[in-house]
Amino acid sequence: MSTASLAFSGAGPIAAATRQRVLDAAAALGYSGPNPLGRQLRRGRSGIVGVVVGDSLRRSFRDPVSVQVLDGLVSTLGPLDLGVLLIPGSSDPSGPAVDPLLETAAMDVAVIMWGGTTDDPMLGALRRRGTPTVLVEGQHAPDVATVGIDDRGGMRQATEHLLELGHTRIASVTLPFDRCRGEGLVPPDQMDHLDWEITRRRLAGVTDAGVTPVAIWETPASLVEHGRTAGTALLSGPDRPTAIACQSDLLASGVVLAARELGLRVPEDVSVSGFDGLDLPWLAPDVLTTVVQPLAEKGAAVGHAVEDFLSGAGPSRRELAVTLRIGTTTGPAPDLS
Amino acid sequence: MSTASLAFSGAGPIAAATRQRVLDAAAALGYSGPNPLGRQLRRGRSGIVGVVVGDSLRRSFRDPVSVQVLDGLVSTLGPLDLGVLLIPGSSDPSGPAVDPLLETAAMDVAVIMWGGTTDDPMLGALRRRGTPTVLVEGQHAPDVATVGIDDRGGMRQATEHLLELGHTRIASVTLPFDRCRGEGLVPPDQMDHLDWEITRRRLAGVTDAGVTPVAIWETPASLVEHGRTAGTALLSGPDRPTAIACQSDLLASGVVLAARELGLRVPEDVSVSGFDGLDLPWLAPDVLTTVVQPLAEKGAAVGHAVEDFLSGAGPSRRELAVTLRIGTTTGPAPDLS
DNA sequence: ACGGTCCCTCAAATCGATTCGACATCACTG
DNA sequence: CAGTGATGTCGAATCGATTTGAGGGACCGT
Repeated sequence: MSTASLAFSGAGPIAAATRQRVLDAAAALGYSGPNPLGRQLRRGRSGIVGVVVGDSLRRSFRDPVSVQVLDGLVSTLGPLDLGVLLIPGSSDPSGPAVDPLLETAAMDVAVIMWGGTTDDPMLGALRRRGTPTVLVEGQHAPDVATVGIDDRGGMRQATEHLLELGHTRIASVTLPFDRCRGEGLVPPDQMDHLDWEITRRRLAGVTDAGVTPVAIWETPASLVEHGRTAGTALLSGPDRPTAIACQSDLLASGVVLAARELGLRVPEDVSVSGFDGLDLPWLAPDVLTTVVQPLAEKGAAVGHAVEDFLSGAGPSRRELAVTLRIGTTTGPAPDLS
Repeated sequence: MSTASLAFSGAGPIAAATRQRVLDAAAALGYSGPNPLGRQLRRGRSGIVGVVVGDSLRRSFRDPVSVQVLDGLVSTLGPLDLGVLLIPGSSDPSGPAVDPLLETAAMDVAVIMWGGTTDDPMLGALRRRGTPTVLVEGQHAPDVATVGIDDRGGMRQATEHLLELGHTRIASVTLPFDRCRGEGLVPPDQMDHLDWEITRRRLAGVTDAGVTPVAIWETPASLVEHGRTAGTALLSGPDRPTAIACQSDLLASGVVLAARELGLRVPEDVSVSGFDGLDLPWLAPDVLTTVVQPLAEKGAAVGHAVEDFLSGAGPSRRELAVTLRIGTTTGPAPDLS
């Protein structure tokens, strides 16, 4: 048995001839290699990384950001002989707070892709199980690894760009504030309930630039349609903003579409900026002004954080840089006089 | 130990009080439930379904069809306590033919989402391992379960719709013919190398309607940009077709965009039909004429096929019905005289 | 012929849970 | 009080691979 084991795993001294003999015998007996279950139990490792994708799959895979990060992650994990187990996030508020897979599935490391809020029950479940966890775009904690980007600095750059163009009436369209995922204008007192780290940071960037938004509109998800709703609402009232800084490209493109539908010219009447740096062919010929984040590298960074855990290192913390890409959707502020 | 096992699994007679006592003791000792690896080995089941998504993730998740089917699948598998392991398809022809995960990962059942060709090396690997396999949109074989739709009948309906509108010069834009994924006009002699089952069936539907396409254009993947390339090529030459039957909605919408760019009116100058029944907001105000397939149910059907295998039943075979949805992208053939 | 390498064989422990049978309790019931 | 269930305890086998250590040939050079 030892020899057979060596023949398959290749670890240890074994002559090529013997190896072949074992392999032949295995084929003759219909043995197709070591049973992964036994191997995993013995090794104490499953070779599986559980990845919590936000929400229902359909919703989160419609977001190119998640998909591209996931792609980068899988590419990094593949060579390490690690597989990705898909774990749906808490989609149904009436159901259990965390997916049963998170409680029972075999995984060496867990990744929460869409940061989540501070008191996320998923984090609690993972802590209880003692599963090392990588948090993407979440709040740092001593026992979890985090991967993020310079959300705050990026948003600050975008806002400063708008300031330089002379805009003073700047509104903001944001990602969800908390797990309730509301939609609509945010009253000032709700700013305290800003649980979602990514939203908080990107909003802080606006403030950093010295801007107090004339309106803040929360959306329940980063989707074009929610951007359109936001844009329609913000742009059809009186005293409309001359610039709208959005927290994602999909939201921004929805706002652009809404503006066009209202007969407003972009950027002559209203400037729009996004965040993420996606290619948005359907906005053609316009090119969105946006903060570009390195999505594939973000996925790779998550992969490296996983690798750190598996090699026994403690939780790591990574932050990637972003760059402002100026497109055609921002321009000088209109003369309001 | 037996009692503890019963306390956690709940299978077998155990008094509520004892159960609680066990749970409390477990909490006190820092034992967080049965180790999934031991459990799986004993049970002989991993509770994992390996899903091969075509190609690189980024490419296949840009296809809403895959995403929606996957979503339906995950929804069905969740209640059965099964998880989905993502397995990248063979993306790099120079690399290994099949992903190592397919050879070594623990899985009770495998699903190949994007049918594949007859001689797919992945099928061979799975057979060797004795892993029950569900093939989506693939060719039926005695030892695999298949889930498909009435591709042939659907395409026939779409084609007959074009015939009724008076079209005689009908071209077709197709999915890949084989694993080489060529792009361009298909010469007649290449029709023999039509390995991809889904492409073959949809093309057969056109023939069933009694139509011989004036041109057949193969695309390397179901993406808008490939549809645009195809549309540009087919519509800019002389003797352009008056109708183009596409094998997917993304391809069709690319063709529509190409037509618009060439200054052709849809459907007055050229009619375009698709396949899948997606919502394509960026074609607005047009609505694509297309063959609607039930994507979520398709995912559920895959889930049931998996369930069949796990309950000991043999490979099953399911085919779902499709319906023709007439939109605004098809109309009467132009008068060519 | 002898010491020394290599490589192979064999037996046994281990990973952690599930499950089975035998047996011990205990509370009821007739 | 004996009989009957329901439930808990204990020991042992099992799932399948990995790994270690002891020992045995085969072959090398001297």
